Amino acid sequence: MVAHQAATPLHQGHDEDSAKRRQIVKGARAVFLELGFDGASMGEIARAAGVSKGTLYVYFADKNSLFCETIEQESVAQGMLAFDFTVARDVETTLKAFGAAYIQALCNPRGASAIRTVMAIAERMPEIGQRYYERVIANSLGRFVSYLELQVQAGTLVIDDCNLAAGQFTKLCQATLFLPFIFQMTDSPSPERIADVVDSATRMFLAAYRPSATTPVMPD
Amino acid sequence: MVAHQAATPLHQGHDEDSAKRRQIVKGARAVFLELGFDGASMGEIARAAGVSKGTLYVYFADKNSLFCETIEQESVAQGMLAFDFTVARDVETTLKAFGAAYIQALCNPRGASAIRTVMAIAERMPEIGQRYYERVIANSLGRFVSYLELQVQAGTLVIDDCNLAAGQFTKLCQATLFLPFIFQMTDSPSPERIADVVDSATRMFLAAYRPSATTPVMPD
Amino acid sequence: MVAHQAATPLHQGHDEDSAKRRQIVKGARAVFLELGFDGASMGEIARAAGVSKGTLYVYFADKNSLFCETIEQESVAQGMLAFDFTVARDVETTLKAFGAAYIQALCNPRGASAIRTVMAIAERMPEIGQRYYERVIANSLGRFVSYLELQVQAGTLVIDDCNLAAGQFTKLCQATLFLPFIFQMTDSPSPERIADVVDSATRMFLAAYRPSATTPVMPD
Amino acid sequence: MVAHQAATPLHQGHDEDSAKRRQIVKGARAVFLELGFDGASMGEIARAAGVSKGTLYVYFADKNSLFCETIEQESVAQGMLAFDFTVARDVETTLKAFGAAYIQALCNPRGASAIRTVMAIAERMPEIGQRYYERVIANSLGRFVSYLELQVQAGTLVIDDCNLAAGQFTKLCQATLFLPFIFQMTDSPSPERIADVVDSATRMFLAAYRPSATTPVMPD
DNA sequence: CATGAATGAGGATTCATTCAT
DNA sequence: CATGAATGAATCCTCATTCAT
Repeated sequence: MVAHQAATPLHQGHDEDSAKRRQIVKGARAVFLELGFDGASMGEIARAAGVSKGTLYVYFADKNSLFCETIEQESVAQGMLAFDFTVARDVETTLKAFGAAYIQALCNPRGASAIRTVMAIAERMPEIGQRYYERVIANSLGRFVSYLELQVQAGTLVIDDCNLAAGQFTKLCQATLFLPFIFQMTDSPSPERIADVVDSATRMFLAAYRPSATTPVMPD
Repeated sequence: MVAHQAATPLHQGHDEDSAKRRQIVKGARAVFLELGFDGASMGEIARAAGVSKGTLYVYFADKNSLFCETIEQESVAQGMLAFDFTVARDVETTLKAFGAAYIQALCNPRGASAIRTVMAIAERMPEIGQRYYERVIANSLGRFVSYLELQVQAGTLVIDDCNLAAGQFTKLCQATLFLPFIFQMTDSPSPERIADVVDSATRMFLAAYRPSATTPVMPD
Repeated sequence: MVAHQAATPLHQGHDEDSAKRRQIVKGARAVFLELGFDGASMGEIARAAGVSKGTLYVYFADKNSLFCETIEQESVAQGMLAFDFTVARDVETTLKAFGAAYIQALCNPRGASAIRTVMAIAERMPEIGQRYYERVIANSLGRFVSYLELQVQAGTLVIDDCNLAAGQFTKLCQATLFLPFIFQMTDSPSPERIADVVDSATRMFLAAYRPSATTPVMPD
Repeated sequence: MVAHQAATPLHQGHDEDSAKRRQIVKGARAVFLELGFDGASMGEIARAAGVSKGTLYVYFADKNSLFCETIEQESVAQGMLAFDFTVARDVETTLKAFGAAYIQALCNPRGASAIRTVMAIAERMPEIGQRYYERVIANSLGRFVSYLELQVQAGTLVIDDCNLAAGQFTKLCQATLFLPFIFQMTDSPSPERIADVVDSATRMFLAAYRPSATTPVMPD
């Protein structure tokens, strides 16, 4: 669409990745995550970013575009915060560390804001929901899935459907923690509480997927 | 039109549960769940309900009140609270039935809309989030907790923390189903897919909490 | 216009002076005087009068009519509160008593409300302003004028223009009292303060209009 | 249109005294004084001012603020505060000139509208009434009081309470003029009528407060 | 490019008035 | 006659967007 304005290499400035642009997105992120898409006003964003309202429209076509880009970058930033599965440790320790890191990322104000904001807009703007899922959730989950597959190959775990197993573990870690938090019943859970829940999740997970005398997950 | 609904007491007004009030809530539900709290306008709601804008304010103090009532009625209507644990069956069957019902309520467009909408507004209006959590989530989960406690007393299950166990089971049932759905990656999961995931969840749950030769949840 | 609906003497009820009508006007007075014409709502008036909103329109064509009638009756009521000049006393005492009564009627919340309310609407509804002036102000002033004329005839006072003199005395009595009060700078002035100001006014008035060695009002 | 007003500093914005701001106040004055605070709508004001509704809110926080500023500028503009007491003349001439100027400012349509409008709103919004009294009435009266005090020091007048005396004089000048006018009984009084009333007021005032053989204000 | 003043459509809410019961 | 539910026009105010400088 906007492609190939070709002959003007000079002053392309706002096309991709100028400092101003990053500055705007940074301000927008703060405001969008705090107030949601509808609650955020372009004026507030301009103030937060330290630019004029007009400048917003130099870099972004409209509020929607700015929101999309903001969420994208937030996604990337969150995706970055990925757990390092490569460090060799026993499975139980790895699961516990991953689970705790995962919950800590999920149940803090910033993570919650992003999820809330995207989830809210997903009905009206499905592509945004999809992009966020792919970049953040599928991404971080995917790396966990790979880890599980590696363990299966190594014979450390016995798993039929690693995607399902990965989902089960992360969900187990959320038990009693995520919903009360996201619905504003409590502040972020304490590290101790997280450790307890993750321990229990790990036990259940290993009870189900660790090769033992009898594999109770495949009954009969 | 609405004349002579026979047994209706005269002039019960807009106090609690008139036909008009239900009509308004019905219209509001459609609009709120489609567009979210901010996206929905009172004008749109009035049109959807087939009443004038002014009438909205005869029955509800403001947009907030209408939203709260709508969301609560939606939850009740959805049967999230309605699963019948009292019918005597073996634990495994009950868990599977409950899990399937739970996921079906959660992962259909109506359920997703309600959750999305409330979650979205919870940041700016925590009371709404809290109220929803208490009345809908805690309530439905509470009945499951009671069921588990009964089983523990009966010796059918061995559970240390029934709240945690209840959260674990419902979360397990969501694995691979809820997030892709809520972020608009897929349509509602098929009954077969739900059954598979719930089966796996039930197996893990029972492996952890069913009294057996060795109780694997209490390791070492 | 509405005259001669002739043949229906029965149930004419609201035509002139039923109890309901008085009840409505009473409620309306309270609300109009407290909130002004625009600030008063028909709903509030209905509540204050203890009738339904619909009933208001049985007795009065619209808000304007109700307001007019309310002000009329208030005028009458205030006009009633007329000072009794007939009791024979010396002029000085009479002036002081009248002055004090006048200021007390003017500088209390009810009097101020009426004046404010009528004054405010006089621009948009001049007839109301005129009617109020005639019934309340001219009325009470007129009786004072007559008193002065009597004194002139009796030789007690020497006044060229009794209308002017009457206005001068009542205005003198207001000095430093009325404006701060009507602009909400102070509560009603104390009887002592009123007495002081009225005393001074009386002195100035008599100095100007009492026959003495030289009549200073007619100089040169 | 408004371009190049030459010496205007760039970007002075809407902070204090821009042309747009004056334009808005001008339109607001017309509408407020004609219709009163409640009767005036922001839409009407925008139209009268030749700007958009939104622009109103760029320069003023809300209807209240716009009203306050309008009323204050109106008072100032009207020259109520502007009478020059410093020009040396004899007391009698000064009083007559001041009295006439005062009544002319008070009893013309603009002055009446301002007073009516503020008085009307003073009941519901006392701060507005108070602010108007302080800035306009007390201010203009205060300069008269100072003048009187100067005369007392000079021995030209003998006055115990100069505040009271100032109020008395201005009130005397209003006799038979202000009330009929403000209640829409008559148009603005003619200069001749004003002169007559002010002459009489001046005579009464000087009879009471000019040092003479006998000071008639301190009777018997 | 950057600005911020200006816009006008749209939102929530109120209220005088009507009308079926 | 009395009611009060229903109406819809009108109000104040917000905000995404544009444009002259």
